[in-house]
Amino acid sequence: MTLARAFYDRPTLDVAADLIGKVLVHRTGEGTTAGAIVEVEAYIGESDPACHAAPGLTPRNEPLYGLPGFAYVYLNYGIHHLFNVVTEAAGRPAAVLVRALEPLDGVRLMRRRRAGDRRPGAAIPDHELCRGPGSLARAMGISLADNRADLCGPSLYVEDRGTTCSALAWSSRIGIRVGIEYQWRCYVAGCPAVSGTRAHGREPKAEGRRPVP
DNA sequence: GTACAGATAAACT
DNA sequence: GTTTATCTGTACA
Repeated sequence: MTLARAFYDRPTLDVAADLIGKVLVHRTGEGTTAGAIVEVEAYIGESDPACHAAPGLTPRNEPLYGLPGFAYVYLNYGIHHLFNVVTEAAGRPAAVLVRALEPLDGVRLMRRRRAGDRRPGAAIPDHELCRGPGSLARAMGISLADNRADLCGPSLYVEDRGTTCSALAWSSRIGIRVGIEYQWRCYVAGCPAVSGTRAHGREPKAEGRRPVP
């Protein structure tokens, strides 16, 4: 069942925690891909220096100020698309960055989209297809065209398949230079599809319970 | 284990 | 015109 707008119209940390275990689905002309969300980060308000809303309203970050339940997609480092879910009421800029999925449907299509990322012949394990926000967007076929997409619409949405997650962990967010004092990254502990652990050794030390802002 | 290229939009001077 | 940015794969020691 697709999550309703009310799901996103709540405190961002609540939405982040509740998104873990939900299933992100993208229907395109190429086919449908879907995966269970295993890692997210919260970006909350103009007072959060790592949030794109920190400089105030701009044409780029305008979706953050809009209605909850819409997509905020942007190009990072000129190369990677990053997919965010807008949360909280209009006028309150906040979002959840989806960082990693455990692939469920359309694994062949994901692998085809990722082909060329690596040397030809090197097979990508399932749990690496959507590990990391840039890889996730590529495997799911998410691009700037999906910016401002309504997640309560028919093609890009999050659904609840009734799966529950144990072992939720919180840590500092990855890849940012400011705002590292907030432990607003939420992930499934021990899940191989979660980014940050293996390749680059930048797993944040702090691992704890849900933070109280 | 660390270093670095890659390639672009948007904010800033 | 310049700088930066929610990153990833590859190349090295």
